[in-house]
Amino acid sequence: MTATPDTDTPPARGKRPKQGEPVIDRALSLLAVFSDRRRALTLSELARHADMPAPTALRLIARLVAWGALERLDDGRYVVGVRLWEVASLSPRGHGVREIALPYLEDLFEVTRHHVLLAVRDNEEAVLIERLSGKDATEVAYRVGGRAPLRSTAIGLVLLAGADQQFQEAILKRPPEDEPGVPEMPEGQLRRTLSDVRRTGIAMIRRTVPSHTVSVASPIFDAQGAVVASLSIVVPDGATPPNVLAPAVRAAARAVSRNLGFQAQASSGMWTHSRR
Amino acid sequence: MTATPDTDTPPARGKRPKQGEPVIDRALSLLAVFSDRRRALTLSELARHADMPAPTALRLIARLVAWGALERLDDGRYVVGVRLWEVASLSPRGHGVREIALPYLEDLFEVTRHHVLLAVRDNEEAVLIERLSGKDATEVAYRVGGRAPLRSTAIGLVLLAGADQQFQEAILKRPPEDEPGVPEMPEGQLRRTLSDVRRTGIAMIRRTVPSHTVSVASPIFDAQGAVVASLSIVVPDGATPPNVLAPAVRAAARAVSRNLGFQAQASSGMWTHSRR
DNA sequence: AGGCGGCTTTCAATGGTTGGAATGGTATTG
DNA sequence: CAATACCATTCCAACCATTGAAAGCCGCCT
Repeated sequence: MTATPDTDTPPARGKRPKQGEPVIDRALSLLAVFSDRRRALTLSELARHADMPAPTALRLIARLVAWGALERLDDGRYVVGVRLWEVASLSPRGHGVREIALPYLEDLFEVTRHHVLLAVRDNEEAVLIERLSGKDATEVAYRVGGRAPLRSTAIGLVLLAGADQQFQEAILKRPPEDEPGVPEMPEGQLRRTLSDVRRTGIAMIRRTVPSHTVSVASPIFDAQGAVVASLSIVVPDGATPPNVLAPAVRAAARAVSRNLGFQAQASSGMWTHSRR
Repeated sequence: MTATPDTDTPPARGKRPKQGEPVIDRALSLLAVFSDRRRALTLSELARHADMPAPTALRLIARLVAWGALERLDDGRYVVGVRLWEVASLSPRGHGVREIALPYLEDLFEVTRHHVLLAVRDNEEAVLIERLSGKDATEVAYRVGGRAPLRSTAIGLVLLAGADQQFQEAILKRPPEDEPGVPEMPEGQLRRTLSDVRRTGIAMIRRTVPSHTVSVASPIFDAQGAVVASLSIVVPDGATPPNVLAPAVRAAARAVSRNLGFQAQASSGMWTHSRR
């Protein structure tokens, strides 16, 4: 061991493969490793998925744990910590809307006894902020904190319809990716649908996977009239006719909007556009 | 040691006042600036509260924004981002318990129509994980994501009673800080109370501030029999007698425990202790 | 006009950061 | 029981991301 490494290879001593990334980015990439499927991870798993040497990962993780962003379990694995959750609960578009909307979601839930969903848009997807579900409601694909596509869900269509023009165009241009259980929509039809959503304040979609359901969604506006969130219910297909549900959903969404300082305009056809 | 022994004249071009803190700690201290009262902050506010020069803060914040931990508003201020909220929603002790408990909380809420609370312990405080409240329920002091004391709330007493011995002793030793609206409890009485909580599975507290209320709380156990959370309801004093509420709360808490894999023991007097 | 506060960019010095190597530990296999 | 494999942790010297004073901008108030 004390023997010199007899390297003929000249300098060779150090090649820094991928040094040079900002520390914060690395730390954040560690957080990003966690997902629905990966809620508790070992050091080496974290290091592997975040693509960095174990010692580096360990050092970073140690700091995160010290602060409370991560917590260490008895078995040595790491999970996301309560402290991080606490800070995150201050997110206006996360718990913020939720806090205001929750009572109305509850009302709606009590009437329908089926899934009630609340989502905001983040980039090209909808992020589920809240979901109320009875213990025996129909199976639903998305969980709180999870993401859903904009084009093929009612809750997503509402968000898309309320996004700024430029963003909508970018999405519309994209070729429709086929999602199982939802009828594919070409650009033309999608345009018409979005326009309808804006006019009626309602989006509706039928799915067959994972179960036969009907979703009805309606937009939530802030004081500036921008669409900040989307409220939806999901019921088994064939139960209550959608046209009965729509008014209830719209009413609930409006109630939340009013609480956010939104003043209903005379012309319902004019949405101001979200600024994000 | 590598430092040369005091070179007589360090040209002293720069004096680095407080350089030397790990980058991550600084970034996290930026996140920690956000609070219930400070949900949207300017760069200089962040820099000031996190105690670092503006350029440094700006650089760190830029990274956080790029990742989505923070978001920038139109007016230039920063808020906690949805992406962070998303990761945080994977926290087992945050949204984890919540997800499992929510349906039962809803049941309880529907019966009582008053506040239903769910909390876990973080260090020396209870962190509110969930709160269901009617639009017209009585005023309550704590918000989701906020913290409550262990000694002077029903929900906190349950968590304290379920904590490990060593921790309990540390808390018991501490002189009772007086909270307004709650009868002060000396060490002896507190000990007795905690023992009662363990025996009966119920904690109860009356408050007069911010309003006259009665709180009834009960522990939630995990598969190992440790107290991982606490479930509570808060009702106006004088409405329903607490001894009527207690069974409902206990039943709901037990239902959640069972869902976490807890097997009720023959002897109810024996709690295994939390490992954290 | 001038002053002021906040935001942003620049840049050279430097100390925190880095990762290969080595160590100790534990579970799995031959 | 040795051999193997994997994981977690400590060490350390080279090095590059990080740092913050300084200066430039912009908007705002007086």
